[in-house]
Parts: sequence; structure tokens; C-alpha cells
Amino acid sequence: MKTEPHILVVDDHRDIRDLVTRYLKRHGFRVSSAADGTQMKQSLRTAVIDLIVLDIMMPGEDGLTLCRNNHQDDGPPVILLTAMAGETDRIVGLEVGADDYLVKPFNPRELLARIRAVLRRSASSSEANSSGEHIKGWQFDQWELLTNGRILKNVDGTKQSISSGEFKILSALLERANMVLSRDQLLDICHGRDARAFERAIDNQISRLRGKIEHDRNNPLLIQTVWGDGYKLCAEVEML
Amino acid sequence: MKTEPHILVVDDHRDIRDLVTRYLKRHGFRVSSAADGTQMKQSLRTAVIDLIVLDIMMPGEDGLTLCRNNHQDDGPPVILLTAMAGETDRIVGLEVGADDYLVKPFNPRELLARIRAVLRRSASSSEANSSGEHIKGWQFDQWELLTNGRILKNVDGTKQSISSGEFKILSALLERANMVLSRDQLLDICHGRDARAFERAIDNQISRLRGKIEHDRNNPLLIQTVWGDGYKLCAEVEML
DNA sequence: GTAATTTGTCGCAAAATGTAACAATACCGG
DNA sequence: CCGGTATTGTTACATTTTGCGACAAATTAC
Repeated sequence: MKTEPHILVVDDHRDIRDLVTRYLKRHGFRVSSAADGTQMKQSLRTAVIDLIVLDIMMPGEDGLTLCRNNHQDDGPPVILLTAMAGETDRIVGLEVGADDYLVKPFNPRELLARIRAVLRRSASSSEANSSGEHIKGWQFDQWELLTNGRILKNVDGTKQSISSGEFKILSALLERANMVLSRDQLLDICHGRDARAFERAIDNQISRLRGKIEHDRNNPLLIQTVWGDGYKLCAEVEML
Repeated sequence: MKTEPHILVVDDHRDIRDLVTRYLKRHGFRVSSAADGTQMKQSLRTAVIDLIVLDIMMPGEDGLTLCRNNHQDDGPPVILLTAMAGETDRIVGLEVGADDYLVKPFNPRELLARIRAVLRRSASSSEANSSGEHIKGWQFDQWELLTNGRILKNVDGTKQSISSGEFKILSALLERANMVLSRDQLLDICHGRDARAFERAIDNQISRLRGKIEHDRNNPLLIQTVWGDGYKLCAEVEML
């Protein structure tokens, strides 16, 4: 049996709640809404929520705090709504625990796309990639990476072979393009939680990857270092 | 094929309609106009409109309602014209669905700039990239900072590499150009609330940044010190 | 004017990162 | 099973980035 994902919209503005709710329902989701942290927690107790859309600015309990707590409790994934751009590296990732964010005002279609992306990620990480919706690959910068092969195709026709480890790291980065991934996260994704291999192994893989995909190895633009945090793939990524 | 964007001007005052129409046409847009909600809906049915300039005060159907409906239907972006300042925060965003607003009386050049900005935003967000920054970068003084490349491009072609810490500070300042940011705020933005690192660390970053972007290091014009308060980026900043 | 406070920036040390070289391991065809 | 090859982990060292103390310069208070 397959039911539609259940989204919980948390915002203190009634009209925003209603608008988003209607929009998401129109696109096939089940939707509940909550006006504050208390209602949100209640909803989480009484229903199985697959994803939360959470406004960061709310009276009473702060959206950030709610997000953090939810994340500590292994709750559903969260997409944050924030009023201003910038300073977003910290929001997404381990510190706060959001899975993605959107800057207001945003395009509802954009929200929809992000919701689908986050759901796909959390689905493929919880199950052993059981359900069908597979991606064929990614297109970014001048490269195309297909999930089945282990080959990077350049638009100019050249090909670049990569190892399976490099493939894992690259696809992890592509899956979360433009977000910072810590070395820990990358290790988890590529090796599973068990092998607490020396963290610097990641640096090496990154270095090897850069050597293959960057234009100028000494000025990496695609895979960027975020000092003290991790790595981030910077590019417009299109899924195939 | 590339055609010029088609703007729909909706206002019950004929003189304003005509003025705006002429002005926009002179600047290369295709323009239609409507005097009320009925005409507006008709135009939307019969032509592909890229953006609506909509007066909020109109006899008959309210501009706000029209805007809301249009937004629910996934219609084109809207710039609202409003008679009074204040209470404008809630106009922009999901609540009403406007993408920007302008207070009457307004400078036509200002309208032009906003139209271009909104068109640029909606163009980039309609592309189906599942994730990616809203803003591509900023342009200020003689510099251009791309969120992707973490590289400062000078108009003369020179490039200046900056570290990820410097990038965070600079983008925080750009994001709030011409406002004062305290060291505390900058620390929060760059490191998160946890690490209450020595505030003077900011001074250092600022100093290093100045060394890279100011014309005369001993006479910083771009990043100005507000004694006892913090720092302020002083420049006309354009978002890309 | 002087004293107190705040800021600018240099130099250095600590921490983080890049990467080459090498060792360990996995993989693969016989 | 074996030798050869490709891949990956580890170490070591160079380099970059950052934080912090120190002191000079600037600003404000008095």
C-alpha cells in the first residue's frame, strides 16, 4: 500500500498556513498545519508526519529551537522558511538539523521541488532504496554523471573514469548540492556509521576528485572547502 | 527565440496607466494595461504575461484579492503599487503573494529596476534546479562576488581570492548593505551562537578583507567602522 | 588638554587543509 | 591460489586560514 506523504506546515501566520496547505494539497500531499510549537508537537504525536515545513520566525518557541529538538529526537526531515538569505550554511546540516531551507518570499513551485528532493533523500536513506523512483544521474557544470556507469562524461565528449569511492562522494555532494557536508557526514554516507576511518581519508578523496573535475586544480570552484566545516559542491545541478 | 518580457499594468487611473505604459515601452518591454480586475483577468487569458504591476487601491475588486488569487493560480509575479508606506512587510511574500511593492508616488526608474529584479528572480527560480541559492551573487563598487565561486572579480578583470571566513563576513555585510552590523551579529552569522570566540577576531577578518577590497587601505570607504557599534558596508549593492 | 575606551593591524602560533608518497587492501583474470 | 593492478587508507609535510596578544592609532569622555 502506498499513501501520499504527510506534510506538517508550521507557521504563525494563518494566511500563509492556509495558502501553503492548499497548494500542497492541490499537488497531492496530505497536509496538516500548526500555528506554534505546542500544536506542532501535538500533531507529531497524533499523526505520522513525513516532513515539516517550519517558519523560523515565530512567537513563543523559536523555530530554530523546535528544529533542533525535532532533529535530536530523530523526527521527520525539516525544511526551514527564513526571512533573509545568507548565513544559511549553519541552518542546514548538523548544527540546527534542517534538511533544506527557503528564503521568503519564495515561489511555491520551488517549495514543492525541495519537498520532493528531501523526501527522496530520506526515503532512499531509510530503506535500502526499495521504491522505484530512481534517478538516472546528474548534470552539473560541464559534467554528466550517470548512476549506473562509473563514468563522468564531459560535454565536449571526453570521458573521465572515476573509482567507486569517488563516485560515492561525488553523488553524495550532488544529492545535496550547495549545502555544506561535514567530513563526518560524508564518511557516514560513503562507509556507513561503522568504519570510523581516519577523517583525512575524505580529504584525499576530495583531492583526487578535484584533480578530475576541476578546471583549475589550484582554484577549485566546483567542490569548495568551507573552513572548519566541510565541503560543498557549488553548481547548478540538474537531475536526470 | 527570445522575446521581450510582457508586462501588464493594472490601475484605475488612466494617467498613471499611460505614463507607466509609455515609460516601460520606451525601455523595451511589451506592455498591456487594464483598468480593473475584470480587464486584468481577460488580459491574462489572452496573452502570456510575464509580470503584473498592480495598484492596490482600485474600485471594484480589491488589488490585494486579485493578487492573492493570481498567486494561488501560479500566475506571473506581481509588483504592487501602494499609496502608503508602512504595513508593507506582509504584502510581500506568501501572505498576499506579491513579489515586491512600490510606494506612490514612485520614481519610474525605481519601478524599472524592481521589474528587472523580479524578472531575474522568477526566471532563475523557475528553472527546475532542485536546490540552489536564490541569489547568484552581488555587485558593488567595482567588485562582483559570486556565491558559487567564492571569488571576487574586479571590473577590470582582476580576481582576488578570499577565504571562506572572509566570504562569510562579506556576504553577511552585502546581505544587509548600508546597515550597521555589530561584532556579535557577525560572529553569530559566521560561527553560530555557540562559539563565543573573541570578538576581536572579527576585527581581524575585517582588516584582512579591507586589505583585499579597499582602494586605500588607510581610508576604508567600502567597509566603514561605526564607532562603538560595528561595521557597515557602504555601497550601492545590486543582487545578481 | 589628559585619561579611558575602542579600533587597526602586525606577527606569531595553533588549527585545518591540500596533496604527494607510500602502505595496505580489495579486485580480478588466469 | 597467485601475481598484477587498481583503489583506498595513512602518514608526513607544506601551505593556508584563523585566533589572539600586543601595541599604536583613533575616538570619546572628562
